[in-house]
Amino acid sequence: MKLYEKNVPSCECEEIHADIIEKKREEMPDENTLYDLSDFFKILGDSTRVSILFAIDGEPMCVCDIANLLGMTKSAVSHQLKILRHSDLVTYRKSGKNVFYSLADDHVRDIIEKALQHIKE
Amino acid sequence: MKLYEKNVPSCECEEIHADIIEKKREEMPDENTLYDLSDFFKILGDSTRVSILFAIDGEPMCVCDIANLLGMTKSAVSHQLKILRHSDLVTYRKSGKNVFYSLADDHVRDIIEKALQHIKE
DNA sequence: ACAACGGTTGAACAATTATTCAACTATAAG
DNA sequence: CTTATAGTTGAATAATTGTTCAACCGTTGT
Repeated sequence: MKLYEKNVPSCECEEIHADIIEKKREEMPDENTLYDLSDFFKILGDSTRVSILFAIDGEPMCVCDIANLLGMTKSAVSHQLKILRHSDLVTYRKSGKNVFYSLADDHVRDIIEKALQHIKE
Repeated sequence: MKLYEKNVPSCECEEIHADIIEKKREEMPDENTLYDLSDFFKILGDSTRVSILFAIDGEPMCVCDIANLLGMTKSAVSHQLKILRHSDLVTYRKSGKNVFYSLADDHVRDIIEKALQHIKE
């Protein structure tokens, strides 16, 4: 998908405010930033993944315990952990047969906290 | 989908750390909060919607102008605006044949700002 | 009243994606 | 070495969802 390019796709109506459009076009973040941003939110846009992040907040947890806590199979949890790993939202530490996951970052906690505030209104 | 219920779905392995699971279960936000939270992020997890939010930041824009700016049909934009309206992220003002949309909230701007910081690293 | 344009809407289609299932790897214990 | 358990993975399935298309509504101007 191509975003806000000049002289392309276009809606069927006339440009009513060409000056505003031009001004906005200059102010918009570049295309890649918008994709990165929405991709980041997409990761948090799944209740399983958000639940996992809350679960491993504070004390690390192994896959099996997370699965038990959330009432899911370890396979399903592992798939989601893989996504969280690849977006650098979690880290892990191997210990014997177990793999303990923890939050990678305090930023994420902050963002989720702000979103929680926003929701409770 | 049911989240972290007791004695339900379950992974196939034994509870290795029953005490930790129990402690975490008490600390977890309630189920509905988790759904609300991930639903909120789901809204922001689409590049079209994020682009629209940036577009109408500062100065309100009508549907047609947004469509032109983003290189999309007004139908596609209108569909996304409907979603943003129902999540109370935007408000609108009718003016003749035009409908001008603007950000409903400063919270959203903050959250997006924080996420932008997180990404640029 | 009628035509024109901005905007909305519902159905259809295509693409994305979360979970299940089965097979597999790796570590630990007997 | 063999067995059992924790975790990962790929393919398949089902569900969700963004865009297109066509029809429609509401306001404006003639």
